[in-house]
Amino acid sequence: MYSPRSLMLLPVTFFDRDPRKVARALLGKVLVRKTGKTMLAGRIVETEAYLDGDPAAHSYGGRTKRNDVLFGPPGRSYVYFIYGNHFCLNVSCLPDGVPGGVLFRAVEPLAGIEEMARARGVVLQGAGDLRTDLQRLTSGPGRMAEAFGITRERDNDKDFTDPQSDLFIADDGYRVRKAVSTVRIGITKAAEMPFRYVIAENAFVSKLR
DNA sequence: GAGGAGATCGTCT
DNA sequence: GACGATCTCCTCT
Repeated sequence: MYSPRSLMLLPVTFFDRDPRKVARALLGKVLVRKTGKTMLAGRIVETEAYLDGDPAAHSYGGRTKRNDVLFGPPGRSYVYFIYGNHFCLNVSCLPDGVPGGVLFRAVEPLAGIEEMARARGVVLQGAGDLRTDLQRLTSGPGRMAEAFGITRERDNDKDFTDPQSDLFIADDGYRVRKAVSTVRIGITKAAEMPFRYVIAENAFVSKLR
């Protein structure tokens, strides 16, 4: 069972900088969702950066009702619906007025695993397939959003740096040994830019390349 | 185990 | 009216 000695909330300044730096720095941090009596927690193992002036970013076409959070203050949650099926979770970066964000692509489940499995409609198998099941639980933007019960209606524009928030990001002291950057996934514009960050040799990244 | 197509709907043109 | 920062299932090898 996951029992961290201490969870240090990340400050707003952590997010008030280049999304590439934020994306890299977020690796190894812990995404936490507090529900009624249980706590869902996952170690961030895969992120993608979306920059100001980035053709692949949702903010590229200008500020709209949908992408408004990306243009707002740093450290807020940006949730969008995609392909008629999935929600994806981001955090806004850069100062108020400047668009930028980081997409959470995968986490390693730490706490509330049964809750996550329920949210995903998955039945965890016995010892034999447990490892495989865990990997499928949160490895991918749509999967982890579903596991954490993220919806746009409920979770868009929440403050990740507010201790009162039921959705926040913390540092539990874990240190990443090796991080790698690769090209981003699932996009067509500016697809060649190496703004995807993963923890090297971690089994919970969404796709090995 | 790799590859392809369908699902399904909010958002912007 | 087109398309998308994805996932799952099905088929073929």
